[in-house]
Amino acid sequence: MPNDRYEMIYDIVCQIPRGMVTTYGHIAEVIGVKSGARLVGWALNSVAHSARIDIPCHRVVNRLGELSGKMHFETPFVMRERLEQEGVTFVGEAVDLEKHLWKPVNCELRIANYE
DNA sequence: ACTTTGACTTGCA
DNA sequence: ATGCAAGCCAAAG
Repeated sequence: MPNDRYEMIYDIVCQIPRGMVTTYGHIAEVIGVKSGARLVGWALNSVAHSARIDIPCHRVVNRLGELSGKMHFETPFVMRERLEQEGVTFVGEAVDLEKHLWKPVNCELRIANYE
């Protein structure tokens, strides 16, 4: 079957708890394309263009915690403001990943890695 | 159909 | 520490 990577990406992003963030790389890893972080960005871009506000794409940051996609929002400020509203703390221009990094967990993947 | 680029990440120089 | 190149998938020109 064709890889519905976008569906998976959307699903994962929707699962990000409030006040948490994740990175493109982690999402990509969960959906199977370990080095396909770009694809995640593309998916979110499509989402943004399709007005899929259901998906909290503002909780997805790059591996440094920087809001790489902030400029793709209505305004470059709304992203950070939303995160701050949810209780996310920032260190300079980046999210405090030490406190708010959420690792997406695929059920099947969890079974595979289960010890 | 081929080339270029993009909200990324990693590695080597 | 900074900079360039490669790798990955999909979409647009």
